[in-house]
Amino acid sequence: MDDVAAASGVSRGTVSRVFNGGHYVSPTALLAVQRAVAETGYVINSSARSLVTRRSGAIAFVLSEPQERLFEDPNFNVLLRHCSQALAEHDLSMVLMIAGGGADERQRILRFARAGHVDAVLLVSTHGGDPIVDELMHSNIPMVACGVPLGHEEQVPYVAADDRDGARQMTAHLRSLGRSRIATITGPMDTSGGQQRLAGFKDVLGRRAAKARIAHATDYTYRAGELAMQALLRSAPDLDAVFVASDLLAAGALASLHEAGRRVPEDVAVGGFDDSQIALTTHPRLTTVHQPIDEVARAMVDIVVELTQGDGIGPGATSRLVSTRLVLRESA
Amino acid sequence: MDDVAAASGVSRGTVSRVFNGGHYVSPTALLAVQRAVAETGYVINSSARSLVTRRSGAIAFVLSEPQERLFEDPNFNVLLRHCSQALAEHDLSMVLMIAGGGADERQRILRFARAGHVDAVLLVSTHGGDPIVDELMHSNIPMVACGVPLGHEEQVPYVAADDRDGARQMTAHLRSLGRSRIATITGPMDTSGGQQRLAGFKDVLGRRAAKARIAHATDYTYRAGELAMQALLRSAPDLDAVFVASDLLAAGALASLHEAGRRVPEDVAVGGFDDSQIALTTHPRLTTVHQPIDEVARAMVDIVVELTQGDGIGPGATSRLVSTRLVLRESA
DNA sequence: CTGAAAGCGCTTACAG
DNA sequence: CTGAAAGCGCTTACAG
Repeated sequence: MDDVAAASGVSRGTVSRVFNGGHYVSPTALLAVQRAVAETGYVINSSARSLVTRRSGAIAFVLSEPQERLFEDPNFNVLLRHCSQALAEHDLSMVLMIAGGGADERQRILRFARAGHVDAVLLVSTHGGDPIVDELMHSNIPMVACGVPLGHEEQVPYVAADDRDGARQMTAHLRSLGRSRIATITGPMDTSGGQQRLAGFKDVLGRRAAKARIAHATDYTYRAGELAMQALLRSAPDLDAVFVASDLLAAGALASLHEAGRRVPEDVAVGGFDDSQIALTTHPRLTTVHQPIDEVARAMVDIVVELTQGDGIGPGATSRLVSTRLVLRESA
Repeated sequence: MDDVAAASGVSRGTVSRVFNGGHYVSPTALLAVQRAVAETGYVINSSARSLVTRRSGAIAFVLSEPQERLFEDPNFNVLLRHCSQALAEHDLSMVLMIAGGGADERQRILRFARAGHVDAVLLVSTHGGDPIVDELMHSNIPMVACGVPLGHEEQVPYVAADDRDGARQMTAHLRSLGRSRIATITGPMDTSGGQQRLAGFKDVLGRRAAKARIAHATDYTYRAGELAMQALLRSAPDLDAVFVASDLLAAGALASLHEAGRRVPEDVAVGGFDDSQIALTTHPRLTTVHQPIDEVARAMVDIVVELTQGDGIGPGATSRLVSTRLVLRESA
């Protein structure tokens, strides 16, 4: 920076001002500095800057999920990419931290965040009771969750898709097809998605939501979808439709249905949830509920930006629910 | 840090030594400092440290791929996760940067890397001629590529799966099944994977690799697989086996085969490549070639660690090829 | 083994 | 609008 100052004939202070918005800098000085920067190929030292500004310009994307989900579920992928893009638009960088569930991994993340490496965290932890939420809260680092943080709805701002309404739309659709024995495969019940999608299902079916027609997948995996469908085929062999709480689970359910000789949608109509890539690669292709993950990502980043603006003693951000919508294809 | 020094009755220099390996520190001092750290809840300021050490402790994972691939191909996912884990084991953090192809996105990445935000980059850019490789090289930032960096094989160290041998194994397997009219769907030919997998195919089939039985997918997407299979069905309707250069492409090919009324594997044996999650969710499940992505990730991180050790004027790291192996399932 | 001190490269009131 | 100067919180020869 001294070189740039020398080359442009101004002080380091002025050079710094140019880099920080160019306020209180004369056009002449501005030009001289810009030229000098180009000539010298100067690049600012981020550590030195962070040391005084007390901001890193980085946001952590913390994925706290069991390994199965991480590797199988394409939703994380899509969310990750959209968040990365949204952050880039704010000139923020993303550091990715994955906690498979071990206490040591969580500790690493906490240490990292507390060391000031990041200004805030985008938290993706779908299962309730994850200790990392509390730990992060107590560390006083700004954060926003993706999906309702079960048990912390009031304390941690979040952005979630309207799972319940999406489930209602799908269930109503299945019923409008004339199906009367509609079953459901839920997600894990310790996730807000699992709970809300079942709630939406019940909203529509009311008392008719017979217990025998509800199967709980243990996790969001293809295999769990297969198993849940098999269970359903035993407990409610007369079912003529099934609402499955995720596309990946639905793909597994489709396999079990196929194996059992049931035709889709003729014998059994199948509805998924997510509108992920998977929905386009099943046979038949899945009728599903679209989650606007891009909107979720953008909203999360907006909140994080808001949270880190100012001196951190703000009123706290407000959570947001983004709407879902039905996507009709061949399975129902 | 002053607080810790005061609380433990030593100088800041000694406290610092404790944090940097504990060399030249008496047991008494060590204990006092550790106690003081626990009491005060002190966490080191990473910017201040980076400012003097000139290391950030972060590695960039740069994904330079067109959007389609990014969202569809699960291989990136798996690689990302394994790299994240391998870096964590070295106490390095990962910053994720995605360039969909725009020059502006590339500029952002370069600026970021040059600003010293990261010590090195893990580069994933499968298509040849990507300008980011050159740009990164000229910026003098240590890097290692995943897959052979076409056009830079000698200058950029890389870690790649043995695509060619994997393709050989698969092709030989199809032949051993008694198939005599073996076709192939290649990946894009501007990727080393696309080239090598075709080369392996030809290695085994020799002159019999009739041109009519080769179709090139334009990219690694489900849709491209469908289209390529349709083309093959027209140009070589008598085919009795097909080696597809990726599982995702193979899933698409399976759909076209199904639509055309060909049974798999009875009429047409299908072999994939990757051994990704997809291979387990197709019907029938895919016989494929396993790529040890975990090994690739670990090797990449090892190289990056080696590269950033010392003063950066080392001999440069050596590239590595990790072996692939056949995984037999129902499709062939 | 330890402390005092210089220095890493910036930003930001402060005074002009 | 601008410069001189203090200060951000560490590490690391240096001298002891």
